[in-house]
Formats: sequence, structure tokens, C-alpha cells
Amino acid sequence: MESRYKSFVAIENLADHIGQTVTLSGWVYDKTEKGKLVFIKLRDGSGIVQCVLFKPNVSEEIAGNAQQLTQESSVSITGTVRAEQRAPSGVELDVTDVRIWQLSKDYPITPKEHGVEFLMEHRHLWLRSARQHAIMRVRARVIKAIRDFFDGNGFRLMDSPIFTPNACEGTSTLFETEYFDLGKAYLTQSGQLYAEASAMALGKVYTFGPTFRAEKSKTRRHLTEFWMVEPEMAYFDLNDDMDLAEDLVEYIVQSCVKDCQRELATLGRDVSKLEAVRRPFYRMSYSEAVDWLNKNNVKLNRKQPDGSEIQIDFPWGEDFGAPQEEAIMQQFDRPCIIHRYPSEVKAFYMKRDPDNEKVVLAMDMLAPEGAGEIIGGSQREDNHDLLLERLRHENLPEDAFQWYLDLRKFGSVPHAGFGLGVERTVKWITGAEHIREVIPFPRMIYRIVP
RNA sequence: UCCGCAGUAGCUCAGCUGGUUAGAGCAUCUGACUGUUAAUCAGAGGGUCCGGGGUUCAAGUCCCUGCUGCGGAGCCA
Repeated sequence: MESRYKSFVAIENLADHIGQTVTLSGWVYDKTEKGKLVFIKLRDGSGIVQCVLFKPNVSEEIAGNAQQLTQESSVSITGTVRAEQRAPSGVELDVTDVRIWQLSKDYPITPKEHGVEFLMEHRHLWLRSARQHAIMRVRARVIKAIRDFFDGNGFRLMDSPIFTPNACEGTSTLFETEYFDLGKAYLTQSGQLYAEASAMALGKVYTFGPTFRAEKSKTRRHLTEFWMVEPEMAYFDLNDDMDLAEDLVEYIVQSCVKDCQRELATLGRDVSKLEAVRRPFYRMSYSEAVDWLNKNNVKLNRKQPDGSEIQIDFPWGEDFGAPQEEAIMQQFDRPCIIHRYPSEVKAFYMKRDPDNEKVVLAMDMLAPEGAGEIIGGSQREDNHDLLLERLRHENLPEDAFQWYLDLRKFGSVPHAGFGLGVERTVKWITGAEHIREVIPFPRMIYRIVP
């Protein structure tokens, strides 16, 4: 059989083929008839184009094929490409032939409104809708930008394992599984510890893959399975780390602005807000942020032992919740990095600030427009004895961390890194309402199907 | 896990202080139309009112319970 590989014309490139006869293969997105005209909206995965068939111009058989078509029928349509001002994409196809591969029956997702539950049950089909299609293309562009950025800046990809014997931070809940005769294994919640070992071997590395959190979170910014990219750099301090994070995020956003104009338009995204995402971003220390909250009268809701709630000034030492982060970000049109958090609320591996023992050299990047935290990172503790002390303080199993402690015995150096949540970044850039829309098949506390 | 809300046609929903044969729009099917793009017009079919129990002369409607889902909080990327 002759390969069709070379002869495919993608709908997104049709404007380059005006006046030519082409064959498009795809699926029927919508069809309407008006007298002797049949309008077929065809999608092929790259875009949508309206194909117009005038019955007197074709045989009865071809006209019959066109009239039979139902939503999501698979079809190859041949015709002449014509510039058309009325069309959203600027082109239409004048149909001369229609070949049916399969007629679809009772496709459940109509062009009308649907509820969330129904759409999630049909996620495997929902992905075909224009909006979901646009989001997935932006997602692919974000991932490409991440890889391009690191590959082009001297980083090496070093994959971390997904099965791990121990917790990274010891706090979050882990998914547990049997591992042959070796007892329990866990699905990784971060590749960072392994990335640190990799950085000592290759200097600048990044690890990129899925991560798993068994937290029973039920919000519009949590998944139980999500993708994270984690760079780790030898001889980087916190400032180097923050500079890198800003460069990366600026590069990702501007890549999408440049290459995803059609997708962002489909999504109704205000692109000017993305264009504004240029360095330098804002920065403030945790202590400055607490001062700002109290100066601006942003109170903390605190539950009393009797169940009632009172509002108090934000106490230094408490971790920020979503309401505090949102209040802080309302003043900014670009991301903001908050750094030097109280050591008590942060993970054991973060390095204490030599200028203030109460805080660690940690940083979070918050995105504007309500998108919230997209990055968490830190300079790591590189002193063996201090790290061991922190491990014991957190009651973590020393044995399991022997290899990690080794990194501080054999040529320990200052180093830093961070994790960027791919889905949160895509949610911000696309303006999606819920994180479940920005990953093809979301895994959430109450959903594992399809 | 905690706090709130919801479940009626394939889909999105309405259904009043309980009252006789269960409502609309869209989708589907039939017909009309040479510019529709949320097409329009005429007609047709389509219901275990989430499950179980209770109150009542009478329950889609009120009460109890279970299930499913949604929104928010905490945790975090």
C-alpha cells in the first residue's frame, strides 16, 4: 500500500495552499445544511476548516456521502482551497470529493454546554473539542520550551527513578506499592534528592517526569499525578537559583506568546498580560511579605478550640495559605518570588540563612492573575553534620538517607535547585479554570477513569 | 479529612406553601431553504424524577439514610 505520509496537508497550513486541490483527512466537527449547500467543519488535529459542498457541482453519490456525515465521523475530503474573509481562519475548501472511513453514531459531546462531571466521564472524547485541543497544544509548547531552555543552557537531562524506597520530604503522603521481596516501595513525590546526586556528577542537570502525591487535596490546583521539571545546579546559591527561575519562566511564557497565538485566541486569553511577563520579576522576603499583609490588614482566620473562627494579625512563622498568596499577588502584573521562609515550615534539606538562623534559603514563585505557586526551590544544606541533625529533628529514617548524606562527605559544594509544576504553569498561561483541564488524563482524589 | 451545595429526557436546566396526564432549549429522526458557523422554520420520537426507607388521602416536591458529583479549606508544584 502506498504511504500517505508525504501527501498529508495539515489544516493549520492551508493558507499556504490557496488555489490548490488538496485532500484533508480528519473528523467531522460539525455539519449544517442549507438547501443545496452542505457545510462541513473538518478537524484534523491541527485545526478546523469549513468545507463547502454545492450539490449541483458533484455527483449524487458524493453529495449523499456529505449529507450522511455525523459529528466525529472520520472522513477524507478533497477540494480546492479558497481564501474566504467570512471564515475565522481565512480559508475554506470547495469540496469535490468525500470519502467516508466510518460514520459515527450518537457522539455524546455536542457543541452545546455540558457539565463538568459529564465531560470528565468522557475525557477521552472531550480532548477533541476546540478548547481542550488548544490547551493541549499550549501544554506541548510549554514542555518543549522547558526542554529547549535547559538543553540550550548547558544542562543535562538526568531522569530520577519513579519507584523510591523513602520519602523525600517526609511530610506528604505517598502512594505505596509492593516491591518483590524488598518490602514497600513508594511512587516518587519529587526527583530532587536524586537530582542532587546527578548535579554532583554532571554539574547542571534537570530531571523531568511525573510525580505522585497521595494528599487528599480537593482544589482546582491539585492533581495526584502531575509533571514537574526540577533543575539542580552545583555551585549555585539562592540568588543564582532565583535568577534561573525567572529566566526559565520568562522563556516559557514568551515562547507561548510567540508560537501559540491561535490557541490563545481560541481560549480567549488576554495575551497582553502574558506579554508583560518580562524580567525582572518582583521579589520580597517572607518577613517583608508578613509586614505587607499586616500593613494592608489582610487577616488570618484562626479556628478556636470551641470551633468558632477569629481573625488575627498574620503571625511571623506561620506558612502562607492561598488567601495570603492571592492578596500579595493582586498588586503584581508579573510573577513574584518570596524567599527566606521560616525554617520550621520548610523541608529538612534546605540550608539555613547564615545571616538569620530562623529562616532557610528557600523561595517560591507565585504567578499573577490568581494562578498562585508555580515554583518551589531552595539552596540545599551542604554541611553533613547540620543535615544529619535536621534529619534526626524531623524523625526521618537515617538508614534510608545514607546515600544522600554521602553527597556531603565526598566533595560537598553549595548547590541549589527548584521544581516547576508543569500543569500549574499551563493553567496560568491558558487561563484554564481548573487544573484537570491542562493534563490529558487527570488523576485526582476521586477520579482515575478514563 | 472538614465545611457548604447538588442529583428530573442523550445534554443543560425549570418544576411555587405536596394536588390530577412530567416541562423547555439543545441533540436525534423526517421535511423546506445557495452562506450557515449557538442557523432558521414545520413536525416526530424520547422519562426507573440517583438508590433504599418513612410521613401523607396524595411525594419529583417533606423527613431519614446510602451512593455519586461539584465548590471551598488545609497540604503542596
